[in-house]
Amino acid sequence: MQIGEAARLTGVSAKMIRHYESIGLIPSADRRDSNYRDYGHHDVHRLGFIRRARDLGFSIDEIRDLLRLWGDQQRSSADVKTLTLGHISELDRKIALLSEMRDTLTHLAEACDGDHRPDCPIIASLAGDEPHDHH
Amino acid sequence: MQIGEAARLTGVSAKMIRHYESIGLIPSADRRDSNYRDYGHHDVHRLGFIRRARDLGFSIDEIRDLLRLWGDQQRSSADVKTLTLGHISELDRKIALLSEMRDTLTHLAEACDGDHRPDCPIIASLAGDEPHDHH
DNA sequence: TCTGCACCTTCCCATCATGGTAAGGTCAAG
DNA sequence: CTTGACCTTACCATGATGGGAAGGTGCAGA
Repeated sequence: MQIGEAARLTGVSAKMIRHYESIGLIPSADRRDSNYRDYGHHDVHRLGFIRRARDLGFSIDEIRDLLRLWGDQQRSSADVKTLTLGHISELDRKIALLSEMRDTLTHLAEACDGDHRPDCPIIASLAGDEPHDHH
Repeated sequence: MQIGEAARLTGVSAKMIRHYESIGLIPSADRRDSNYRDYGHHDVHRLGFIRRARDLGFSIDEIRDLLRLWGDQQRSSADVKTLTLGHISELDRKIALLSEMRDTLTHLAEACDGDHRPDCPIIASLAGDEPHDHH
């Protein structure tokens, strides 16, 4: 099949399939006489694997490792699990970072009247105005 | 002061200060005879505002809007709040996405023995092997 | 005065995953 | 033979940031 159909079947854009080939994530596709890339069952399976890994947030390098492990009959599930736990840690780190931003902003937004007047604790906080008592 | 000291005082790298100038987020800095950029109190204040906004995950375009609102004495706090709530929604969306990845991966990792054997539900899931009963 | 060092300047390239566009080749149906 | 859908390569863009090269500035110490 042509690249377009492989893209449709896997949910990976033709653009990205070519890109994955160029960075060596997938082997160079066979070519027809027309120079069109030609894909088979096996390629679609591999692209599906890549799409699912990508949807779970794995980086290209991690996907490279996962593909290698997938094809390695001597693999230890421990290796796969280690890779996965590392990625989960990374996700947790990002989630914590974003959550902290959200919480800070939510507190500030709650303190903001949101009316026609200019006074706004959000702007004040960004401006570095520390709230202080008039003693 | 020179760009290096402004960078030290604000936590924005000299590299990024030049970049912010090039994209018009901050006005072109004054130059000394040496052609070195020259910063004052006001510039440092503005850069501090930008750094805090960046630390809260606002995009460059949002920071541009926030800077405009900061300098606008006629602003409504409603405008600031709307911008902020929009950003919070975006953070929530990202957090939900990452959390879903993490939850899926955590379930798969829990089901993975993590031993020397190759059998691994993580790999099986990525490969698209649907778990099925032997009926 | 010369030298070294810390600082500055501009310019180009890289990241990561993805999309857009342009200019052109291939192929099947009408 | 034309039209349209598909393919090809090549280049540029994103957002926020860093790295490095090649060269200018300025000050302190020998």
